[in-house]
Amino acid sequence: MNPTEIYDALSQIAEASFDAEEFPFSFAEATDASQAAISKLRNGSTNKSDLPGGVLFGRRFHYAPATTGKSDTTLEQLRASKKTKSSKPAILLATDGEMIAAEHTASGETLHCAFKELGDQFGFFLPAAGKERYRAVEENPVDVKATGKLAKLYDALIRANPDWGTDARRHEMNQLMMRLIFCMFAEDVGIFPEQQFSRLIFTYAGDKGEEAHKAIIAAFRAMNLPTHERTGLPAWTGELDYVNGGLFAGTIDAPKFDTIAFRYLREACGLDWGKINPDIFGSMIQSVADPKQRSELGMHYTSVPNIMKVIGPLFLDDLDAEIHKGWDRARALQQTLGRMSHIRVFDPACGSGNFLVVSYRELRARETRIMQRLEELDGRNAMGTSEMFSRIKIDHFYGIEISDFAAETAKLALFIAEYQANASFKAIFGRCPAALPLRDAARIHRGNALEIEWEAVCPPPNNDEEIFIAGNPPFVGSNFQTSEQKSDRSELFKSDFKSYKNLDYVASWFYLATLYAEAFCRTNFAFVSTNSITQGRQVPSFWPRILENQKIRFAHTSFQWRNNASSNAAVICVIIGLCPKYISGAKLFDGKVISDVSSISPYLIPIPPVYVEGSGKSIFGLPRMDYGSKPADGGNLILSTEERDEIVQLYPDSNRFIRKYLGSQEVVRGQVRYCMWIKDQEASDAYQYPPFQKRIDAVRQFRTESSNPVTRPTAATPYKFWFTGPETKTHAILVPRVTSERRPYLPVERVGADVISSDLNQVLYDAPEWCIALIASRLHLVWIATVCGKLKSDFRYSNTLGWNTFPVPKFTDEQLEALSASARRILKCRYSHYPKTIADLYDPDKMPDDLRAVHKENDDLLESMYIGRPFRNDTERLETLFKLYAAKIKTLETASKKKKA
DNA sequence: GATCCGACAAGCA
DNA sequence: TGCTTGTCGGATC
Repeated sequence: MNPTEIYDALSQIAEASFDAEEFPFSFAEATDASQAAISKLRNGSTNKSDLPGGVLFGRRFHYAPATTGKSDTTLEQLRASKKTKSSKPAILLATDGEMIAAEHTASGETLHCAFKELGDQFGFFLPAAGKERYRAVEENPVDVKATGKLAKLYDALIRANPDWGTDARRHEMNQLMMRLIFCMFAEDVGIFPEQQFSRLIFTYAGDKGEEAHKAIIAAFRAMNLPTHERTGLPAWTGELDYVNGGLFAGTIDAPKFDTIAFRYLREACGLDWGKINPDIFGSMIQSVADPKQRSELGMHYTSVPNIMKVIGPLFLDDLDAEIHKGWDRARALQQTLGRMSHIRVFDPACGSGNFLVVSYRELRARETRIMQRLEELDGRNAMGTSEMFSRIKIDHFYGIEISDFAAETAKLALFIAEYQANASFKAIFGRCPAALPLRDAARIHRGNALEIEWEAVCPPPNNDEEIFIAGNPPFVGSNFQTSEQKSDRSELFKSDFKSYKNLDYVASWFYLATLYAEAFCRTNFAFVSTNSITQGRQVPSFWPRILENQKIRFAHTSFQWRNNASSNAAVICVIIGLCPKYISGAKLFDGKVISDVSSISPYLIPIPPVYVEGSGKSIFGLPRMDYGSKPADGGNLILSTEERDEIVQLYPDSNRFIRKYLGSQEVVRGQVRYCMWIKDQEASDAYQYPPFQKRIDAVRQFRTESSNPVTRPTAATPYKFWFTGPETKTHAILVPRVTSERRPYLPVERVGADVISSDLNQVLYDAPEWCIALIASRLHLVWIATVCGKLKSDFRYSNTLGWNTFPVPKFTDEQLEALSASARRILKCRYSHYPKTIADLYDPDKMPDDLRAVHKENDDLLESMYIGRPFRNDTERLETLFKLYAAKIKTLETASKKKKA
């Protein structure tokens, strides 16, 4: 059962009248217990409760009925129960039918709510169904807009010094900004003494900033030199620390500050950089320094909660478990410290280093915790802990980044992370190596991750080492890639993947990581990705090769991309983590819920991998479903009602070339458009009408100018659609190709032969009515939602992937007749609500009861034809469908082998 | 010849 | 200015 189903089941219990004896069993059923387990519980053989009327169901829950108003007291009894202590149920639950008192035993968290809210509180009860709850790390409210101040400084400097805006000096300009930001950050977080940098600069910059550039140059030069080598620099620079680390190496120059730029510099220094979240520090600088990215302002940086969703299950959670287990044993903790010092993290699309910074910070935090514990366990000087300092080095962090500036920023961000970690170490242990000068640096390599050998950047692990590859590589849909991106991939994918050109750009990172993990053991990896690689045609083309030696160890199902940037990228993401195949178990994160499952399929559902491949015709013998007629006309063959009326009024005869035209929006919202529909032999007749002539000429021009080599030849027949489906004889059944995910059933409509359906619908021409009963079923929606692609998260209907693969049993004639009758009932019920449209009728909040009822009837009828009864839930629906599909594929394969033999 | 897709795009409040 | 919802035609097999 999935959480929605648990929610539904609990809501039903909450609405029904309360029966203290029956409640624990319906609660067990609602939280996914099998019928067999419930009947054993009911006859007492597995009920271990030691409380009157109580039911203790294994590790799931311990329930006891309460007298009116005494739920809380009963909960205390449950807590005190010996059987609770020995059986360790996940949930304690007491209720008098009015109020609920419950406790989550692992965390000690309690819940007190009205009985009626049982359904709404389903999240609390998920542990009773064997599902953990997932809590996302809350994101610090970071003011990305502070970047605006830096941007203004940047712009003002360019305005005052136009030559600094040229390509030749852009790198210097960027460097200047980065160094300034480093200094402002450093003085606010205590790397430099209190306000040291800005105090000196503003003292020696002159009243209006006329000397600011000189002061900055002097300060930067000083920071690049050990104190005793600073000859020829103003005496005041002696106060500044030697920073090194490459940050102040190379040419040092600064543009002149006019009064405006100087004011912005003051404002920027005035910001409290200590409050800026260093995790996204890099992304901020990047968006300031790169005017091209200004409009996106950090649109694609990964938020800390999302980074945690990747690196948590990838390695931090394991470490936490290990630390927890060894908490009382110094030896075990020492071992964990050793393990951590051999962990290396590699982000092959590191941008400004967010993943590396957060990974570093989290590792350091755990290390500190362990060392504190070691001191507690063994006293201050035992086991040499007083000598100990961090063994997690920033040169264990590797990255590849294509932009030079971002790569530099990543190094800087890691320096800062190191400073901060050392500072908090010092606060706890009172010791710390000297902060300055900077020593080792992160291994950030500038270049194209798809061209560089990864093992040259991040060398293969030796015996003690573990490598974790993580990141958020760029997503580019196959149709949106540049020719360079395409060629990056062709070399890579040619041999191992069929139809590799349909894969998203992000697939390349998964593949290279797979190759790395196959070559070197002790390598696990996880990436944020667009959800499209887990859907539709990409699944059968991409995943079979990836999963040859790896398995999906954890996955977060689709979630909307979000970060603190002012405008967010519109994309739905998933996170997928892989490990070698021999490791057992997997974790599936779905919204707030974690489930431990035995395997995760590339569709990110908890079943073993089955790949649904598109098919040219139905493998279960369903009628042929076609693609609608596609204009590709620049809009010129399509007429609104007004345009049509106007033409017909002027030229009544021309009406014979005009047909009704329905796309998916027209079907769903009950609208009408019209189109020109001209057969080859009528082309010259139609061309006589001036409005048609104008439009046909426009189509010719549009197609001639198309970048698509397939479209250009169709400029020769500009009077007709780019692609036309077969002629309709009696009627057509239309299925919109894209439809809102909110609707409980897929929209499907029956229209007469006079209608032309656009390519935005799939069409069954002159097909039997029972097809409507199939398409309008819950069963079909569940299949389509799983195996077809999506537009973001909305359903996308495909004939090859969805209809032609949809598993059906062999129907008898009587069954088909019953389904046809059911289809007619649905249509009739819809018509009774005229003029309500499909969009109105299938709005989940407004769906009329009678329509719901006929759909339920249709579902029950169809599902009984599969298993002799309705399915219990969507999980069961999918399991059955995938089994039928897999079995069919197997028989087809055997048959074709036999044929060959 | 026939699709499947979109770090979206457009339309409404 | 957020939220909902599916156009349109290129690129690919």
